[in-house]
Amino acid sequence: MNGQFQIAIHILTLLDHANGELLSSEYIAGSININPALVRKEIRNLRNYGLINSKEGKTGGYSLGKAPDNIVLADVYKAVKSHPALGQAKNLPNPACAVGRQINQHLDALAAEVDTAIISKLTKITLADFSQKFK
Amino acid sequence: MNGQFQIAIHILTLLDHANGELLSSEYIAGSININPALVRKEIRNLRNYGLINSKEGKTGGYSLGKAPDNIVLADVYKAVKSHPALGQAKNLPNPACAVGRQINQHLDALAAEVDTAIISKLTKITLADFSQKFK
DNA sequence: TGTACTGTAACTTTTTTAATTACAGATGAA
DNA sequence: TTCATCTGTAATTAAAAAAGTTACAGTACA
Repeated sequence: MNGQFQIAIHILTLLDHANGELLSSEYIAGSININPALVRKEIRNLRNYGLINSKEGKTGGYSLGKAPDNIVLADVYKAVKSHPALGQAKNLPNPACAVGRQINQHLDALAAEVDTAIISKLTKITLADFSQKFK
Repeated sequence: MNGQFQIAIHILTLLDHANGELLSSEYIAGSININPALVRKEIRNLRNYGLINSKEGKTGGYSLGKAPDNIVLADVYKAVKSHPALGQAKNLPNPACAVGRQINQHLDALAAEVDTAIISKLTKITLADFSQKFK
């Protein structure tokens, strides 16, 4: 996986600390040390999951979409996840081989089990729990 | 993460099915449908962890380094793992920001917890368990 | 001494991710 | 009204990572 999860958590933690006050993408980008456009792109996704509210215009900015003790880190994981955590092979195994013919289905099932374990773990941690460490 | 884990499991499953008979990198590559040199490269790593034996020379090839019910998938995961499953941000957060200053340490701790959960899950599954699905 | 393997390095290509730039649209204030 | 300051988004470029390729030395058996 890439650094999307970390970026997302960073954004959400900042928003929690802002206590409802709107933060701009530029401010957020300054804390993370990345490009503001990248922040907005990431936020677009998180907003689609209801985790962030945005306001346009001159006094616009971002705030949390839910109370921080109502957001679990699994929500964030699901929002940013594009591939199974175990990885994904890009080869096309040989169908003439007894193992090659069926392995992808078994590997996929295994990857799903692992993802379930991760989500189970991350369901027990709220954004409030995480964010509290900085207070 | 990438597809190394899948490749590794594929190799080990093939070796288990070979029942001690040596398989060549070319044969293995044929089943996975990748380059033989890539197979050898991956095997070099697995051999360092004692999971595979290799024999050089004309009648050379590969075999399992341990009994399949003595290999757990967590061994394989540890052998191929290069990054935490949650991913890793490459930015350097702003130390002038209360959140940015400490977030990496907390994110790292979180990533470690998740990895522990994965390993715990994969410790319960042996290569024999997995490989059996193909018999 | 030839053949068929492994071991490994160097290199190229492809894919993915991150960063950048640009600008339209929205909103509030002078 | 019109300017300033935001967000929203697309298009592009740059950088990094992964995968694939090629080549050849080293080893062991026949």
